[in-house]
Amino acid sequence: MSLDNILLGLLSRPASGYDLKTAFDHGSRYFWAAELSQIYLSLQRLEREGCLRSKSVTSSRGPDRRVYSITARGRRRLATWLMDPPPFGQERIGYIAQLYFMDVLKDLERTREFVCELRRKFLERIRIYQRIETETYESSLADDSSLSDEDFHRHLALRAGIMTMEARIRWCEEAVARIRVRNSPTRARRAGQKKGE
Amino acid sequence: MSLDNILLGLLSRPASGYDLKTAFDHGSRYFWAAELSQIYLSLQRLEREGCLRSKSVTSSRGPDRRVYSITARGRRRLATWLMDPPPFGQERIGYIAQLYFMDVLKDLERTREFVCELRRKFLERIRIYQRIETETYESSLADDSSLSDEDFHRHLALRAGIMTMEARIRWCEEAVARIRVRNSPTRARRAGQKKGE
DNA sequence: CCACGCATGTAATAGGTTACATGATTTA
DNA sequence: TAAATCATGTAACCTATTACATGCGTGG
Repeated sequence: MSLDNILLGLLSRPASGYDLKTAFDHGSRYFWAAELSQIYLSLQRLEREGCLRSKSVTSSRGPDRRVYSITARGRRRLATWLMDPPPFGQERIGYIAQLYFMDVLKDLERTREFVCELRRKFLERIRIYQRIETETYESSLADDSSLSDEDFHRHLALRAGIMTMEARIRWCEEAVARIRVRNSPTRARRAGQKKGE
Repeated sequence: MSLDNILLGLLSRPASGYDLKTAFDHGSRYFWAAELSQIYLSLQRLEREGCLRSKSVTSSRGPDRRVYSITARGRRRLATWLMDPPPFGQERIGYIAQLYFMDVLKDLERTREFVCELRRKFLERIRIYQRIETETYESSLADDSSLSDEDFHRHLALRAGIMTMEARIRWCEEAVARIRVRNSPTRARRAGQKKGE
Protein backbone atom coordinates (compact mmCIF):
# COMPACT_ATOMS: atom_id res chain seq x y z
CA MET A 1 0.00 0.00 0.00
CA SER A 2 2.86 2.33 0.77
CA LEU A 3 4.37 1.75 -2.65
CA ASP A 4 1.15 3.13 -4.11
CA ASN A 5 1.49 6.24 -1.97
CA ILE A 6 5.11 6.72 -2.92
CA LEU A 7 4.24 6.45 -6.60
CA LEU A 8 1.58 9.12 -6.12
CA GLY A 9 4.22 11.31 -4.49
CA LEU A 10 6.72 10.71 -7.28
CA LEU A 11 4.05 11.54 -9.87
CA SER A 12 3.88 15.21 -8.99
CA ARG A 13 5.25 15.34 -12.51
CA PRO A 14 4.00 12.84 -15.13
CA ALA A 15 6.19 9.80 -15.67
CA SER A 16 6.21 6.24 -17.01
CA GLY A 17 6.76 3.09 -15.01
CA TYR A 18 10.27 2.92 -16.30
CA ASP A 19 10.98 6.50 -15.27
CA LEU A 20 9.67 5.73 -11.80
CA LYS A 21 11.98 2.74 -11.47
CA THR A 22 14.94 4.99 -12.26
CA ALA A 23 13.67 7.52 -9.72
CA PHE A 24 13.60 4.72 -7.15
CA ASP A 25 17.09 3.58 -7.96
CA HIS A 26 18.44 7.08 -7.71
CA GLY A 27 16.64 9.51 -5.43
CA SER A 28 14.50 7.22 -3.30
CA ARG A 29 16.70 4.20 -2.78
CA TYR A 30 17.52 5.07 0.83
CA PHE A 31 13.98 4.73 2.08
CA TRP A 32 12.20 2.42 -0.34
CA ALA A 33 12.97 -0.24 -2.93
CA ALA A 34 10.66 -1.64 -5.59
CA GLU A 35 10.81 -4.01 -8.52
CA LEU A 36 9.75 -2.80 -11.92
CA SER A 37 7.04 -5.44 -12.19
CA GLN A 38 5.53 -4.32 -8.91
CA ILE A 39 5.57 -0.72 -10.05
CA TYR A 40 3.60 -1.65 -13.16
CA LEU A 41 1.04 -3.51 -11.08
CA SER A 42 0.68 -0.61 -8.65
CA LEU A 43 0.23 1.87 -11.48
CA GLN A 44 -2.50 -0.27 -13.03
CA ARG A 45 -4.27 -0.57 -9.68
CA LEU A 46 -4.04 3.16 -9.02
CA GLU A 47 -5.47 3.90 -12.45
CA ARG A 48 -8.36 1.49 -11.86
CA GLU A 49 -9.06 3.31 -8.60
CA GLY A 50 -9.07 6.66 -10.37
CA CYS A 51 -6.00 8.01 -8.63
CA LEU A 52 -4.03 8.14 -11.87
CA ARG A 53 -4.73 8.50 -15.56
CA SER A 54 -2.42 7.45 -18.36
CA LYS A 55 -1.83 8.07 -22.01
CA SER A 56 0.34 6.28 -24.49
CA VAL A 57 3.10 8.46 -25.89
CA THR A 58 5.10 7.59 -28.99
CA SER A 59 8.75 7.98 -28.25
CA SER A 60 11.42 8.94 -30.75
CA ARG A 61 13.88 6.49 -29.24
CA GLY A 62 12.55 3.10 -28.18
CA PRO A 63 9.00 1.76 -27.89
CA ASP A 64 5.86 3.64 -26.84
CA ARG A 65 5.71 4.85 -23.27
CA ARG A 66 2.66 4.85 -21.01
CA VAL A 67 2.85 8.12 -19.14
CA TYR A 68 0.88 8.47 -15.90
CA SER A 69 -0.33 11.65 -14.25
CA ILE A 70 -1.99 12.12 -10.90
CA THR A 71 -5.69 13.04 -10.64
CA ALA A 72 -7.46 15.14 -8.04
CA ARG A 73 -8.49 11.94 -6.30
CA GLY A 74 -4.89 10.77 -6.29
CA ARG A 75 -3.78 14.05 -4.78
CA ARG A 76 -6.36 13.65 -2.01
CA ARG A 77 -5.16 10.16 -1.30
CA LEU A 78 -1.55 11.34 -1.15
CA ALA A 79 -2.49 14.12 1.29
CA THR A 80 -4.35 11.62 3.49
CA TRP A 81 -1.30 9.38 3.67
CA LEU A 82 0.93 12.33 4.52
CA MET A 83 -1.35 13.17 7.44
CA ASP A 84 -1.09 9.62 8.83
CA PRO A 85 1.08 9.18 11.90
CA PRO A 86 4.52 7.70 11.14
CA PRO A 87 4.39 3.90 10.92
CA PHE A 88 6.52 2.25 13.52
CA GLY A 89 7.88 -1.03 14.79
CA GLN A 90 7.93 -2.92 11.51
CA GLU A 91 11.68 -2.99 11.05
CA ARG A 92 13.07 -5.81 8.98
CA ILE A 93 16.82 -5.75 8.98
CA GLY A 94 17.96 -9.06 7.62
CA TYR A 95 21.67 -8.66 8.29
CA ILE A 96 21.14 -7.84 11.96
CA ALA A 97 18.97 -10.94 12.21
CA GLN A 98 21.79 -13.01 10.71
CA LEU A 99 24.33 -11.54 13.09
CA TYR A 100 22.06 -12.13 16.06
CA PHE A 101 22.14 -15.88 15.45
CA MET A 102 25.62 -16.16 14.00
CA ASP A 103 27.07 -17.66 17.18
CA VAL A 104 25.72 -21.03 16.04
CA LEU A 105 28.38 -21.12 13.31
CA LYS A 106 31.04 -21.11 16.06
CA ASP A 107 33.30 -19.11 13.79
CA LEU A 108 34.18 -15.62 14.97
CA GLU A 109 36.35 -15.12 11.91
CA ARG A 110 33.27 -15.50 9.75
CA THR A 111 31.41 -13.01 11.97
CA ARG A 112 34.26 -10.56 11.49
CA GLU A 113 34.20 -10.95 7.71
CA PHE A 114 30.45 -10.52 7.69
CA VAL A 115 30.69 -7.21 9.55
CA CYS A 116 33.54 -6.05 7.31
CA GLU A 117 31.45 -6.76 4.25
CA LEU A 118 28.60 -4.79 5.75
CA ARG A 119 30.95 -1.90 6.37
CA ARG A 120 32.06 -1.94 2.75
CA LYS A 121 28.46 -1.81 1.56
CA PHE A 122 27.61 1.00 3.94
CA LEU A 123 30.61 3.02 2.76
CA GLU A 124 29.60 2.49 -0.84
CA ARG A 125 26.15 3.79 -0.05
CA ILE A 126 27.16 6.77 1.99
CA ARG A 127 29.43 7.90 -0.84
CA ILE A 128 26.46 7.91 -3.18
CA TYR A 129 24.37 9.89 -0.71
CA GLN A 130 27.17 12.36 -0.10
CA ARG A 131 27.63 12.87 -3.80
CA ILE A 132 23.92 13.62 -4.15
CA GLU A 133 24.20 16.01 -1.23
CA THR A 134 27.08 18.02 -2.62
CA GLU A 135 25.74 17.97 -6.17
CA THR A 136 22.13 18.79 -5.41
CA TYR A 137 21.99 20.53 -2.07
CA GLU A 138 25.38 22.20 -1.93
CA SER A 139 23.87 25.62 -1.40
CA SER A 140 21.84 24.57 1.62
CA LEU A 141 24.81 23.46 3.66
CA ALA A 142 25.29 27.04 4.76
CA ASP A 143 21.83 28.48 4.18
CA ASP A 144 18.48 26.73 3.88
CA SER A 145 16.60 29.76 2.67
CA SER A 146 17.81 29.24 -0.88
CA LEU A 147 16.00 25.89 -1.08
CA SER A 148 12.46 25.35 -2.34
CA ASP A 149 10.07 23.61 0.06
CA GLU A 150 10.39 20.50 -2.07
CA ASP A 151 14.17 20.43 -1.97
CA PHE A 152 14.18 21.27 1.72
CA HIS A 153 12.10 18.19 2.53
CA ARG A 154 14.10 16.00 0.22
CA HIS A 155 17.29 17.16 1.83
CA LEU A 156 15.96 16.38 5.30
CA ALA A 157 15.18 12.86 4.11
CA LEU A 158 18.62 12.49 2.56
CA ARG A 159 20.23 13.63 5.83
CA ALA A 160 18.44 10.77 7.56
CA GLY A 161 20.03 8.36 5.11
CA ILE A 162 23.49 9.86 5.60
CA MET A 163 23.32 9.98 9.38
CA THR A 164 22.02 6.42 9.56
CA MET A 165 24.86 5.20 7.36
CA GLU A 166 27.41 7.07 9.50
CA ALA A 167 26.03 5.39 12.60
CA ARG A 168 26.08 1.97 10.95
CA ILE A 169 29.68 2.45 9.84
CA ARG A 170 30.70 3.46 13.37
CA TRP A 171 28.86 0.39 14.63
CA CYS A 172 30.79 -1.85 12.25
CA GLU A 173 34.06 -0.42 13.48
CA GLU A 174 33.14 -0.87 17.11
CA ALA A 175 32.05 -4.43 16.37
CA VAL A 176 35.17 -5.36 14.41
CA ALA A 177 37.38 -4.03 17.21
CA ARG A 178 35.54 -6.11 19.79
CA ILE A 179 35.62 -9.20 17.60
CA ARG A 180 39.34 -8.81 17.05
CA VAL A 181 40.06 -8.61 20.77
CA ARG A 182 37.85 -11.59 21.44
CA ASN A 183 39.34 -13.60 18.61
CA SER A 184 42.99 -12.70 19.22
CA PRO A 185 45.39 -15.51 20.16
CA THR A 186 46.40 -13.45 23.21
CA ARG A 187 43.29 -14.54 25.00
CA ALA A 188 44.72 -17.76 26.36
CA ARG A 189 41.87 -18.62 28.74
CA ARG A 190 39.27 -18.91 26.03
CA ALA A 191 37.65 -21.99 27.52
CA GLY A 192 36.45 -19.78 30.37
CA GLN A 193 32.96 -19.04 29.10
CA LYS A 194 32.87 -21.14 25.97
CA LYS A 195 29.68 -23.15 25.90
CA GLY A 196 28.76 -26.28 23.98
CA GLU A 197 31.30 -28.62 22.45
CA MET B 1 11.50 -16.64 3.93
CA SER B 2 13.57 -14.75 6.45
CA LEU B 3 10.91 -15.14 9.11
CA ASP B 4 11.35 -18.88 8.73
CA ASN B 5 15.08 -18.54 9.27
CA ILE B 6 14.62 -16.32 12.29
CA LEU B 7 12.22 -18.84 13.83
CA LEU B 8 14.82 -21.56 13.31
CA GLY B 9 17.36 -19.35 15.07
CA LEU B 10 15.02 -18.64 17.94
CA LEU B 11 14.28 -22.35 18.30
CA SER B 12 17.74 -23.24 19.57
CA ARG B 13 15.58 -24.01 22.60
CA PRO B 14 12.12 -25.56 22.10
CA ALA B 15 9.21 -23.12 22.19
CA SER B 16 5.58 -22.66 21.16
CA GLY B 17 4.27 -20.14 18.65
CA TYR B 18 3.08 -18.00 21.49
CA ASP B 19 6.50 -18.07 23.16
CA LEU B 20 8.09 -17.04 19.88
CA LYS B 21 5.77 -14.08 19.55
CA THR B 22 6.85 -12.87 22.98
CA ALA B 23 10.48 -13.39 22.00
CA PHE B 24 9.83 -11.17 18.97
CA ASP B 25 8.19 -8.47 20.99
CA HIS B 26 11.01 -8.44 23.48
CA GLY B 27 14.45 -9.47 22.27
CA SER B 28 14.11 -9.28 18.51
CA ARG B 29 11.92 -6.26 18.01
CA TYR B 30 14.73 -4.05 16.77
CA PHE B 31 15.46 -6.08 13.68
CA TRP B 32 12.28 -7.97 12.87
CA ALA B 33 8.54 -7.84 13.51
CA ALA B 34 5.98 -10.60 12.97
CA GLU B 35 2.31 -11.23 13.59
CA LEU B 36 1.27 -14.25 15.59
CA SER B 37 -0.79 -15.67 12.74
CA GLN B 38 2.19 -15.50 10.42
CA ILE B 39 4.36 -17.23 13.00
CA TYR B 40 1.89 -20.13 13.18
CA LEU B 41 1.87 -20.45 9.40
CA SER B 42 5.66 -20.40 9.23
CA LEU B 43 5.94 -23.05 11.93
CA GLN B 44 3.51 -25.30 10.07
CA ARG B 45 5.43 -24.85 6.84
CA LEU B 46 8.76 -25.56 8.53
CA GLU B 47 7.37 -28.71 10.08
CA ARG B 48 6.01 -29.88 6.71
CA GLU B 49 9.50 -29.34 5.29
CA GLY B 50 11.07 -31.38 8.07
CA CYS B 51 12.98 -28.50 9.61
CA LEU B 52 10.96 -28.66 12.82
CA ARG B 53 9.05 -31.24 14.77
CA SER B 54 6.35 -30.54 17.32
CA LYS B 55 4.58 -32.16 20.18
CA SER B 56 1.49 -31.17 22.09
CA VAL B 57 2.17 -30.43 25.73
CA THR B 58 -0.54 -30.20 28.35
CA SER B 59 -0.02 -27.05 30.34
CA SER B 60 -0.95 -26.53 33.97
CA ARG B 61 -2.14 -23.01 33.24
CA GLY B 62 -4.07 -22.40 30.04
CA PRO B 63 -4.75 -24.64 27.04
CA ASP B 64 -2.42 -27.20 25.48
CA ARG B 65 0.71 -25.85 23.87
CA ARG B 66 2.32 -27.06 20.67
CA VAL B 67 6.02 -27.03 21.36
CA TYR B 68 8.41 -26.99 18.40
CA SER B 69 12.01 -28.12 18.31
CA ILE B 70 14.54 -27.87 15.54
CA THR B 71 15.70 -30.94 13.60
CA ALA B 72 19.08 -31.68 12.04
CA ARG B 73 17.67 -30.55 8.72
CA GLY B 74 16.49 -27.30 10.32
CA ARG B 75 19.92 -26.71 11.76
CA ARG B 76 21.47 -27.19 8.33
CA ARG B 77 19.06 -24.72 6.83
CA LEU B 78 19.83 -22.18 9.55
CA ALA B 79 23.56 -22.56 8.94
CA THR B 80 23.05 -22.07 5.20
CA TRP B 81 21.17 -18.84 5.79
CA LEU B 82 23.87 -17.61 8.16
CA MET B 83 26.47 -18.16 5.44
CA ASP B 84 24.48 -16.07 2.95
CA PRO B 85 25.84 -12.62 2.19
CA PRO B 86 23.99 -9.82 3.99
CA PRO B 87 20.85 -8.78 2.10
CA PHE B 88 21.02 -5.20 1.01
CA GLY B 89 19.12 -2.37 -0.62
CA GLN B 90 15.62 -3.41 0.42
CA GLU B 91 15.04 -0.66 2.95
CA ARG B 92 11.46 0.32 3.58
CA ILE B 93 11.27 3.27 5.88
CA GLY B 94 7.73 4.57 5.68
CA TYR B 95 8.22 7.70 7.73
CA ILE B 96 11.13 8.92 5.63
CA ALA B 97 8.99 8.35 2.56
CA GLN B 98 6.26 10.49 4.09
CA LEU B 99 8.69 13.25 4.98
CA TYR B 100 10.19 13.17 1.50
CA PHE B 101 6.86 14.16 -0.02
CA MET B 102 5.52 16.26 2.82
CA ASP B 103 6.17 19.53 1.02
CA VAL B 104 2.90 19.00 -0.87
CA LEU B 105 1.00 19.72 2.35
CA LYS B 106 2.50 23.24 2.31
CA ASP B 107 2.55 23.20 6.10
CA LEU B 108 5.97 23.35 7.71
CA GLU B 109 4.36 23.33 11.15
CA ARG B 110 2.95 19.90 10.37
CA THR B 111 6.38 18.75 9.20
CA ARG B 112 7.85 19.94 12.49
CA GLU B 113 5.23 18.08 14.53
CA PHE B 114 5.82 14.96 12.48
CA VAL B 115 9.53 15.01 13.21
CA CYS B 116 8.88 15.72 16.91
CA GLU B 117 6.60 12.72 17.10
CA LEU B 118 9.26 10.59 15.48
CA ARG B 119 11.76 11.81 18.04
CA ARG B 120 9.45 10.84 20.88
CA LYS B 121 9.06 7.34 19.46
CA PHE B 122 12.80 6.95 18.96
CA LEU B 123 13.46 8.03 22.53
CA GLU B 124 10.91 5.55 23.82
CA ARG B 125 12.65 2.80 21.90
CA ILE B 126 16.19 3.67 22.83
CA ARG B 127 15.21 3.62 26.50
CA ILE B 128 13.97 0.06 26.10
CA TYR B 129 17.18 -0.97 24.37
CA GLN B 130 19.33 0.72 26.96
CA ARG B 131 17.46 -0.98 29.74
CA ILE B 132 18.07 -4.35 28.07
CA GLU B 133 21.71 -3.42 27.70
CA THR B 134 22.27 -2.52 31.34
CA GLU B 135 20.17 -5.39 32.63
CA THR B 136 21.51 -8.13 30.41
CA TYR B 137 24.93 -7.10 29.19
CA GLU B 138 26.12 -4.89 32.02
CA SER B 139 29.25 -6.96 32.54
CA SER B 140 30.38 -6.65 28.93
CA LEU B 141 30.55 -2.87 28.92
CA ALA B 142 34.03 -3.13 30.42
CA ASP B 143 35.04 -6.64 29.41
CA ASP B 144 33.68 -8.86 26.65
CA SER B 145 35.48 -11.98 27.78
CA SER B 146 32.83 -12.68 30.39
CA LEU B 147 30.16 -13.10 27.69
CA SER B 148 29.22 -16.36 26.02
CA ASP B 149 29.45 -16.42 22.22
CA GLU B 150 25.68 -16.26 22.11
CA ASP B 151 25.43 -13.19 24.31
CA PHE B 152 28.35 -11.56 22.52
CA HIS B 153 26.55 -11.76 19.18
CA ARG B 154 23.26 -10.64 20.67
CA HIS B 155 24.95 -7.67 22.25
CA LEU B 156 26.54 -6.68 18.94
CA ALA B 157 23.07 -6.74 17.38
CA LEU B 158 21.63 -4.68 20.21
CA ARG B 159 24.40 -2.11 19.82
CA ALA B 160 23.32 -1.69 16.21
CA GLY B 161 19.82 -0.89 17.44
CA ILE B 162 21.06 1.59 20.01
CA MET B 163 23.48 3.37 17.70
CA THR B 164 20.86 3.61 14.97
CA MET B 165 18.37 5.15 17.39
CA GLU B 166 20.99 7.62 18.61
CA ALA B 167 21.64 8.70 15.04
CA ARG B 168 17.92 9.02 14.30
CA ILE B 169 17.40 11.15 17.41
CA ARG B 170 20.28 13.42 16.42
CA TRP B 171 18.76 13.65 12.98
CA CYS B 172 15.40 14.70 14.42
CA GLU B 173 17.08 17.43 16.41
CA GLU B 174 19.00 18.72 13.41
CA ALA B 175 15.80 18.66 11.36
CA VAL B 176 13.67 20.44 13.96
CA ALA B 177 16.29 23.17 14.32
CA ARG B 178 16.34 23.74 10.56
CA ILE B 179 12.56 23.71 10.33
CA ARG B 180 12.29 26.24 13.12
CA VAL B 181 14.67 28.66 11.42
CA ARG B 182 12.89 28.24 8.12
CA ASN B 183 9.47 28.64 9.69
CA SER B 184 10.34 31.55 11.99
CA PRO B 185 8.60 34.89 11.37
CA THR B 186 12.04 36.52 11.18
CA ARG B 187 12.47 35.30 7.66
CA ALA B 188 10.80 38.22 5.96
CA ARG B 189 11.81 37.44 2.35
CA ARG B 190 10.10 34.09 2.16
CA ALA B 191 8.79 34.65 -1.36
CA GLY B 192 12.41 34.40 -2.57
CA GLN B 193 12.44 30.75 -3.64
CA LYS B 194 8.86 29.76 -2.99
CA LYS B 195 7.51 27.84 -5.94
CA GLY B 196 3.99 27.14 -7.09
CA GLU B 197 1.01 29.17 -5.97
C1' DC C 1 24.48 -8.57 -36.27
C1' DC C 2 24.65 -8.65 -31.45
C1' DA C 3 24.52 -6.66 -27.08
C1' DC C 4 22.66 -3.19 -24.40
C1' DG C 5 19.41 0.16 -22.87
C1' DC C 6 14.65 1.38 -23.28
C1' DA C 7 10.07 -0.12 -22.43
C1' DT C 8 5.89 -2.84 -20.98
C1' DG C 9 3.74 -6.31 -19.34
C1' DT C 10 1.84 -11.40 -17.44
C1' DA C 11 1.90 -15.69 -14.51
C1' DA C 12 3.11 -18.31 -10.77
C1' DT C 13 4.29 -18.20 -6.34
C1' DA C 14 5.53 -16.62 -1.82
C1' DG C 15 5.04 -13.82 2.03
C1' DG C 16 2.38 -11.12 5.14
C1' DT C 17 -1.83 -8.66 7.36
C1' DT C 18 -6.44 -8.43 9.17
C1' DA C 19 -10.31 -10.31 10.60
C1' DC C 20 -12.52 -14.11 12.36
C1' DA C 21 -13.29 -18.19 15.42
C1' DT C 22 -12.51 -20.74 19.63
C1' DG C 23 -11.80 -21.77 24.27
C1' DA C 24 -9.27 -22.50 28.81
C1' DT C 25 -7.48 -20.35 33.21
C1' DT C 26 -6.48 -16.73 36.28
C1' DT C 27 -7.27 -12.43 38.65
C1' DA C 28 -9.98 -8.63 40.11
C1' DT D 1 -18.83 -12.87 36.50
C1' DA D 2 -16.21 -10.10 33.60
C1' DA D 3 -11.80 -8.97 31.82
C1' DA D 4 -7.15 -10.21 30.90
C1' DT D 5 -3.87 -13.49 29.58
C1' DC D 6 -2.68 -17.77 27.55
C1' DA D 7 -3.09 -20.38 23.44
C1' DT D 8 -4.00 -22.04 18.56
C1' DG D 9 -5.60 -21.76 14.42
C1' DT D 10 -8.32 -20.57 9.54
C1' DA D 11 -9.93 -17.58 5.62
C1' DA D 12 -9.82 -13.78 2.78
C1' DC D 13 -7.17 -10.60 1.03
C1' DC D 14 -3.26 -7.84 -0.29
C1' DT D 15 1.52 -7.12 -1.49
C1' DA D 16 5.74 -8.38 -3.44
C1' DT D 17 9.22 -11.37 -5.85
C1' DT D 18 10.86 -14.14 -9.63
C1' DA D 19 10.64 -15.78 -13.87
C1' DC D 20 9.03 -15.34 -18.24
C1' DA D 21 7.73 -13.05 -22.74
C1' DT D 22 8.17 -9.43 -26.07
C1' DG D 23 10.11 -6.08 -28.99
C1' DC D 24 12.30 -1.43 -30.71
C1' DG D 25 16.48 1.41 -31.60
C1' DT D 26 21.33 2.53 -31.24
C1' DG D 27 26.24 1.91 -31.12
C1' DG D 28 30.10 -0.96 -31.59
